[in-house]
Amino acid sequence: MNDVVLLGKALSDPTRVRILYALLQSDLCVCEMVDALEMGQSTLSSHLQTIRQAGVVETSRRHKMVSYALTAEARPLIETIIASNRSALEADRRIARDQVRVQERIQLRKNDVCVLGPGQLDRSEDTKK
Amino acid sequence: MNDVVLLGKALSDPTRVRILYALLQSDLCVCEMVDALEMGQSTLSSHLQTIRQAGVVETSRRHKMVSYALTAEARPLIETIIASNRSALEADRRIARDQVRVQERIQLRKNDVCVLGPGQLDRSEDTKK
DNA sequence: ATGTCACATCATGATATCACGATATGACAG
DNA sequence: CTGTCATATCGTGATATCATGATGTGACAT
Repeated sequence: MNDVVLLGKALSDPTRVRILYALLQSDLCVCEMVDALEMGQSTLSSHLQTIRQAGVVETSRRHKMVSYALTAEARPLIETIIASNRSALEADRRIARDQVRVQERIQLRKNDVCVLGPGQLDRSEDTKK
Repeated sequence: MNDVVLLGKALSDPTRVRILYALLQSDLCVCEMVDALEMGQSTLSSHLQTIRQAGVVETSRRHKMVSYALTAEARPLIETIIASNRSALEADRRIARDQVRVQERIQLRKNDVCVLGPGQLDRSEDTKK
């Protein structure tokens, strides 16, 4: 029961769906997500705790960075749920933008490892244009 | 995006999970759910609107009663999510009790149709004993 | 057309969740 | 053992969600 409710909470906020969609592309450390998803570090961190409590993601430390990844148990279910709404998600401008920025940020890795810390990508001031 | 968030909201509350689990057993009208799940009619109704907005359930009228059913599109996904947590759900005492009471309430139908209105089952005062 | 009854919606107060800035933690470097 | 830096947690005010009782609505019977 509670597991289902926690999974629901993990999915019930647009910011968290963005995070999960990004993690479907690649494992990411917090600083990479801060840059790619353009949200405050504390905001991001608290959402990460929420989806971690749901057992959807797990963490691993590498030097100073903490990397987040979908858990092996949750990944298939998340993929199924996302897949059943793929078209709606791909049509979302915010999601599309996230995808691009995640790729940009991953390009800055050395040997597939994030070494740079936050603040590496342009934080374009307004998305209105 | 928003579809996923709405699905998440549908799953993110224990009361709604109980409702969905009950509807997995059988289509049910509101008065049957009021009796079986032992919750206030207005409380139930507002949760039903929440999961309806998510496209998870749909309604049909029969005489005075409104019957709720999982939609054909959402049912497989809900079954998958529930199935991946079946053991935890079956272990939940509230869910187990709901299952029994749903069956009891369904027994009161005539020709597989609810004809009785709410208040047909004992609303046992405390579950503490 | 009027009353009845199942269901929906509204109003309200209590609680939870959100974003954000400030502060704490903890692993590593020097 | 001290400073630094990535991340976590805390504090706060704004907003959303919850349960509940009161009221509204709409389909049917008479």
